[in-house]
Amino acid sequence: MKIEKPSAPYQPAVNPYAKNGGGYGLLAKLQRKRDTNKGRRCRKVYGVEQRDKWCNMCKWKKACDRFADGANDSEIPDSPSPQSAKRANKYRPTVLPKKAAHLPDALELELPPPCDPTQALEALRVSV
DNA sequence: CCTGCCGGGAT
DNA sequence: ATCCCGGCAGG
Ligand SMILES: [Zn+2]
Repeated sequence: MKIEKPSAPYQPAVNPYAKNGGGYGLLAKLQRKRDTNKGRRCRKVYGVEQRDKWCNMCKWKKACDRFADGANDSEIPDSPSPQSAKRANKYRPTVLPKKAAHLPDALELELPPPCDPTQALEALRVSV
């Protein structure tokens, strides 16, 4: 609760309009260290297909405020579950569909009768 | 190859 | 004020 600012969700420290003499962007951009929050989630968790679910920042490619560091308590209660999933397969072409592993029901479980006594016998007979 | 962030641009 | 992309850099 209290983590959204309907009035002005976008409140960057430096307003693009207030780009006062700062103008240090270039240097900062070339000097600053990327990966401020090592491995964002909005984009990977939801995916470009669900961009609406990202936080406004991620939506506009800004600094993810959802995982903003420095934060302190009240941070998204992550589930420290041992998700071995991780990057099983090297990189992911954008939020893979994560499809359901497999269907519990035998949707297309074909089991042809490879053991047919009649046929086997016939084959044997023919062979012999 | 991929992601994230900033600035700048568009509405 | 709100929304988005281009481009840069690191792993
Ligand atoms: Zn985010």
